Amino acid sequence: MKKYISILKRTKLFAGIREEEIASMLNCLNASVKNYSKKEYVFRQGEYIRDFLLLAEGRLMIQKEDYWGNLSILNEICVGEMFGEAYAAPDSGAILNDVIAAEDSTVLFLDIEKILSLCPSACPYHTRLVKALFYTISEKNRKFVQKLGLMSQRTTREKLLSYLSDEAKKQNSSSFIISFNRQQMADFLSVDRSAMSHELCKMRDEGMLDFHKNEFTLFEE
Amino acid sequence: MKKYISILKRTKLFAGIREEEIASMLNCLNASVKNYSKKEYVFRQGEYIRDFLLLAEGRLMIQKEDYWGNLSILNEICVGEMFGEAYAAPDSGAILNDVIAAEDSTVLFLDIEKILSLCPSACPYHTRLVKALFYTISEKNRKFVQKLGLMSQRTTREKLLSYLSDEAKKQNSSSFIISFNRQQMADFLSVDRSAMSHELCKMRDEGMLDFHKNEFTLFEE
DNA sequence: AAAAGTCGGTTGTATTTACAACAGAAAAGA
DNA sequence: TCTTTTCTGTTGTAAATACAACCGACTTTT
Repeated sequence: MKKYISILKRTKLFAGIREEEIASMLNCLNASVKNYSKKEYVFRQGEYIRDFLLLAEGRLMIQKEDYWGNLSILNEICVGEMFGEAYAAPDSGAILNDVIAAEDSTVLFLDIEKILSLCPSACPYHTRLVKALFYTISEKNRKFVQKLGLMSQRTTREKLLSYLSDEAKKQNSSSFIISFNRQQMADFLSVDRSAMSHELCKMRDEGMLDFHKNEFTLFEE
Repeated sequence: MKKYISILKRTKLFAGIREEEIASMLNCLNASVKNYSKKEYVFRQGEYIRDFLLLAEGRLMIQKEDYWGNLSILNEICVGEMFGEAYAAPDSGAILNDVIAAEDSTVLFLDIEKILSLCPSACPYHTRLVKALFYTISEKNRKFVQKLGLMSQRTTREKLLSYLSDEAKKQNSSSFIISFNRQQMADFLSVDRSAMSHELCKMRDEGMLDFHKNEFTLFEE
């Protein structure tokens, strides 16, 4: 467990908390570790979450597959990010999506019940943790709104432009690398891969952007 | 202000708190009231939120209009629901959407700073309030995930089926009334109104559902 | 090194959607 | 009541998208 503390120190949840404190908090939250290999499921749609998770290594996808096999990627979870904190509330029901490892991953499980209710005095950092949790879930909330803005774009081109300019902004450069391959990117934007590929090339021909493999560059108009 | 306390008592945020306590909390949170007439803006995209709001009367729409005049409705806020709680976090940036009154509305503004930081001892219910706020934002989070699931449907028909069956589930009946008109419904689902109208009629002709004005009935297959 | 599998681009066709325009019904306003 | 506006369904056409299928480049596996 100790090897993960240096990673945890850099997460938003445990930011500014000393290593010894983190160790005692992990204990208090019943932390356990589990490894997943690529393509393995962490949660499945319809399951009830008892723990929330914090990603120590690798990458996860929040995704959904419908009756007809259409895949949609809702979100990706990168190192240091969490999932399942929205299920701390009572009566929060089953989860609506699958959580699957996009790469070999190491996941910390923390007891979701304890984080809000236990030891308000025993853990001096507990209040701080709750606040950090609140901020994290707020941030995720705002990101969902942003993704909803993306998804409400009508055309493939508009979705691409929204997505790519969001990525450029996030990585603070007009040249950036994305972690999706084309199929995943299409699933993330909820469009057809070939149509998206077509549109990307058209935009390149029009001089709006350039790309090689997963590296994209956006040009000013 | 007093006339709204009976409404507040029924909100999730103040559930189970005595009226006198609510009054003192409102005071502590710098509550103020404002009225909006139909179509009036409450917030505009790009503004920074200093207060979060709680709707006492009427109905609000969270929406977005792009360069080309395309309107998208992200969410509706009904009586007793809140908006802006995700902006309690520092560095949460400007809001991404417009908030507009769909009907004549009465809005309570509460100080967003104080809710997390002030008077942990002075207000005995403060902890409870923070917890309720956390649950609310969690619930909203889960609703966003649901809406993202809706928006990731590829066809108008799939979106309609998702939306209508969600509504049926929410209202706990295969017959239900929606608050959107056709144009708003189309904006909510991010589809073309006439195409949606066309698809609705086709589904009715196929015997999947029936509707008169805003009342819909879904049939078993 | 050979074989198998993945990935990204391309093409053609059938289907779906967007857009504009219109008309009757209903609702709102004078 | 009469007028005006809003709402909903309908139609036709142009445009965009989905789907399937194929190929060459590249990776991974054996």
